[in-house]
Amino acid sequence: MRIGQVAAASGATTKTLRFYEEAGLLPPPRRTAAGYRDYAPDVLNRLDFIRRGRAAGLTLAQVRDVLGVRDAGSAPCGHVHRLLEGRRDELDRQIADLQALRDTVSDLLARAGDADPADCDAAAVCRFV
Amino acid sequence: MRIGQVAAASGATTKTLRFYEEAGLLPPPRRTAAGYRDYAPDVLNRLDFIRRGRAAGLTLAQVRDVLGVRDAGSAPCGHVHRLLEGRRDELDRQIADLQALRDTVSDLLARAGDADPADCDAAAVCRFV
DNA sequence: CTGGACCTTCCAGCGCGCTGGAAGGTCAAC
DNA sequence: GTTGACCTTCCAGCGCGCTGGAAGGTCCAG
Repeated sequence: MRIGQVAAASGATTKTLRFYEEAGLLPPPRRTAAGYRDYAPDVLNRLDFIRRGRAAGLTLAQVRDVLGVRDAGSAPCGHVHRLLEGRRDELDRQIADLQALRDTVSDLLARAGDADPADCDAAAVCRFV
Repeated sequence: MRIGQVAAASGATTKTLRFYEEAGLLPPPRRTAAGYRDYAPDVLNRLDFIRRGRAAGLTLAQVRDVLGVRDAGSAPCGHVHRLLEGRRDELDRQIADLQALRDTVSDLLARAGDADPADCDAAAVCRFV
């Protein structure tokens, strides 16, 4: 398969495919006599895994590491399990942070609702914030 | 006040102060004969507003716009109120997105807990994801 | 034999908010 | 007069995941 076909079949762009190769997520494919990339259909599984990993919020570097474990011949299950646990904990932190920020903003708005704009002090720029 | 004093008093770095000036958040201060920046103490209020705006999750561009309204002589309350509402709504969306992702990751982990690693299909790289 | 779709490489840039470093000027203390 | 802290400008880079464009080669249809 040529790169355009892989792109169409996977939903990625040709740019992204070359970028993934450069970034170590895809092994360099065979080349045709003309120098065109010639992918085995197998690459679609790999791209789908990358897509799923990304959808689970893993970074490309993390996905690359998982692929590396698999390529080295091991089942990367343990590795993946730890990654996902880490990701879940990180998400919990991010959600808590955003929730706290949301509450802050909400408080500012509630106080702003009670306020008289004329009270605004130019030196402080805006008392709503 | 020289830039180092402003930095110490505000908690920003001198680099950040020059960057803020370049980005239009701080007006260019007077200069000493030697070309050193010579700030009025007033700049500390402005930096504090920037800090508060950032803490409320506003971007520098948004903070700059609010400062622009204030500098133009208007009370930016209405502007700020709309910004904060927008920010709150955006936070709601971000939180919902992260929560959905968190649930996805959590599901993956739950299913991984039940799975036998030996079932892992090398072609799909890892069935946990 | 020409046009257009496709492919190649290489280099640059996005957005965001800074941060780092080089090369040089200034000022006060010793 | 020399050290060292401070200041100046300018240019580059971070992390992340791509995206865009230039300049050129390849392949097939008409």
